[in-house]
Amino acid sequence: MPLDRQLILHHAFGVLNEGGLEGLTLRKLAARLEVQAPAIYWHFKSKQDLLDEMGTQVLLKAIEDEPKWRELETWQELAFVYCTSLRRTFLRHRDGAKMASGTYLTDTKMYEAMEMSLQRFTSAGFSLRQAVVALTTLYSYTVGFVIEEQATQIAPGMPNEQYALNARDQRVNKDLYPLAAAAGAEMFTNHDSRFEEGVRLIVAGIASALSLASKAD
Amino acid sequence: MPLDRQLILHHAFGVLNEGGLEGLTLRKLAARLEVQAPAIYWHFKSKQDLLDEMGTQVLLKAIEDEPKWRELETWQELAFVYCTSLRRTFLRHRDGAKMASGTYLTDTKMYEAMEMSLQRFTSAGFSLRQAVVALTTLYSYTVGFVIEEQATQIAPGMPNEQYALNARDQRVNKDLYPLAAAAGAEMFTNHDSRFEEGVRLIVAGIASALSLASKAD
DNA sequence: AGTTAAATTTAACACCGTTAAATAAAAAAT
DNA sequence: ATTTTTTATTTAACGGTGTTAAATTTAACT
Repeated sequence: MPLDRQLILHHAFGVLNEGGLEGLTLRKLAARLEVQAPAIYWHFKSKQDLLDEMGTQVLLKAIEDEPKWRELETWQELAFVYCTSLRRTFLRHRDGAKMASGTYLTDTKMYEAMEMSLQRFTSAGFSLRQAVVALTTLYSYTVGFVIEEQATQIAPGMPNEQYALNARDQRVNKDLYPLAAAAGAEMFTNHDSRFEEGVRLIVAGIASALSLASKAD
Repeated sequence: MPLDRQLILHHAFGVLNEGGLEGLTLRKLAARLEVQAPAIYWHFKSKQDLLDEMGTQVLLKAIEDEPKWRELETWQELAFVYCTSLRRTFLRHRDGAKMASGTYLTDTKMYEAMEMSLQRFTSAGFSLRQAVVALTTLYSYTVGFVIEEQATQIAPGMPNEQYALNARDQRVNKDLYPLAAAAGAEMFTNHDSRFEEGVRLIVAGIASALSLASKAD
């Protein structure tokens, strides 16, 4: 059974989920494939090439795993499904958001999805500029949120030592900074609902931009 | 002239700006300080400790470099200044956003700034929950936006090779994906105005949450 | 001046991404 | 069926990484 790109990628995600982005090394990956490290270089020209492919694959999953994608009626639904699906996909891998952020996209399927989203927004009355701003705002928010979210956990539901200490520090300072202390409790829990409220905030903002434009008519 | 934490941090930013986050190594840093690498370990218990301190310092700068901070009248102004100042500070260092994202905060001054921001929002009529969601949404958006922004450039104004190639690909596909191709041109330029439009979008969304609450009375 | 503590160096460890060259395995061509 | 060629992998090595332990210098205090 020979090695191929897909098999390497599959096990690369395995290594990632075990040791995080920092623990993802070509030697560990090779060991898992029962092969020597340089063998990987026949299929990927560098580690960065591998990481780009992994990032692209994650972003693609976010689209493909959403069967409703094409049947969504409103741009609001599209925006919400886009963000939650993206986040869910990030969370399926350790450091998923950090890995996918700023990766060079290697698959043209992404442009197809982008085209469709832009289509939906422009046909709803937004200019291309507005559509771009709206989508990049949603995307940037999601990436930033999940990066922060995944930095506070080393495995799903398994709290990081340092952040646990952080929470304790806040308890100490609750006389000086009562609101910040209370906010700390909020910020390290309820990720799901907090994220979705943020999305709704942005969606509402986008909507107001649209109604503003219609008023100008 | 002995070594101390502040001096090390200063030169660490120098090394960072020269070679990016990937090029920031303890040996290069030590060489710049005319010292051997293990000497750093007397002042920082690990490289991560150094990185956390650097991240904290960047986030602090974003606050301290804004003299108007305390004189802002409305929460809208606060939100806008918060985001733009944060982004400006990120951009002053290579990979500034990536470095600051998910770092463990080591300075309690951050809580003071947070307390003040939360105070401003709650006294404007928001619940603590709403204030937390509003501020984390603004923060996550800014971090996500600048990470993406800095991934496309290796130095201010100096385009990355890979992303230049990416732009060329999009030109090729403009028959299939006309909107996405046109969006590509938009996305790799006008970062300043695009970012600020995103902020205004979110601010508008936050405002709508407030007016919604007042209607419920 | 002698002792203690602080700060730095030397030497080494285990690991990293990557390259070049030798080698094995598979496919194609004769 | 054998040779030739292409594909795929291994071995060996290079220069670099964060980090630790021990020896050593520098500074501070008694």
